[in-house]
Amino acid sequence: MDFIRVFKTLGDETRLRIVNILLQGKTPLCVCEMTDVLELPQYHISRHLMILKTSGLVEPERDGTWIYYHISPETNDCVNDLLGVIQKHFKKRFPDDVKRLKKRLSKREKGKCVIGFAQNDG
Amino acid sequence: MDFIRVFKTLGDETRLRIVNILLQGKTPLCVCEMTDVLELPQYHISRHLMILKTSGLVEPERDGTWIYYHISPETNDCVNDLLGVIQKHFKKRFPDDVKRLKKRLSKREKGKCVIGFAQNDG
DNA sequence: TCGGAATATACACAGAAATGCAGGTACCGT
DNA sequence: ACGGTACCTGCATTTCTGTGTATATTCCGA
Repeated sequence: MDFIRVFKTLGDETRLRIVNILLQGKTPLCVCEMTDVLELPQYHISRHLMILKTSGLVEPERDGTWIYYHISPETNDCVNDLLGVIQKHFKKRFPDDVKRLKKRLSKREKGKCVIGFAQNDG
Repeated sequence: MDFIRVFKTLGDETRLRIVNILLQGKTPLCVCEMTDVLELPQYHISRHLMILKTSGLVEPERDGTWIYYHISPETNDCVNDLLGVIQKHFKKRFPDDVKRLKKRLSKREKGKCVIGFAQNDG
């Protein structure tokens, strides 16, 4: 595990927000959910997810057309502690994200995303 | 305090090593001491110290010709926790730095640096 | 097998950041 | 006032990073 790479990876607002909602939501999220929650273009999310994946921070899991990302389990103590800091402090740092996250998750059926993006209004 | 800036700042090996020896040494360090401990050009250290200072992570304190840098006291909870993680995990990450740090600090007189750089051999 | 939905990526470009060099500033002792 | 020591910084160069557009890939259902 390359720690410098981890810090570098977390030194970007989009990626911090992604990690934050993954930690706060306590459930894997698909790309369209993150796209809606963070209100950013899909390609933008995808790209940053790739960077997070390369750094070993998240892992994808395919479920049909959807791909759910979750925080990599059991990386190592240092990264776990780092993520702990983010989980502890960033909830109130991006409150709107957390709000939209809850709203979006409430639209799941049987714990799965059943809609695409740009449909979380109303 | 700009957290993204803090992560970005820590996403560099030189700066992580600087922060690490400041934390491990538990004492402010002057530039020539850091230069010797990290075995890098002096201008390289100075430049990264400037970046650390801009991010609010360290503060300088002049003592004659020498300038001692220390971790900024009481920044905020989040940064403190982050630094805690570094202090806890990076000691064994850069063991040679810690070794050279102890050696260099042992050459102080009355708690102050009394030599320049590139003289820590022997 | 064909269309559509979800996700990923190649390319081009602009801005940021790291580096080496050289020279500059600040302070001290004499 | 002057020389030496510790430290800082402007400049040019290179490399890295983020972004937008457009397109490609993968999967599903009919």
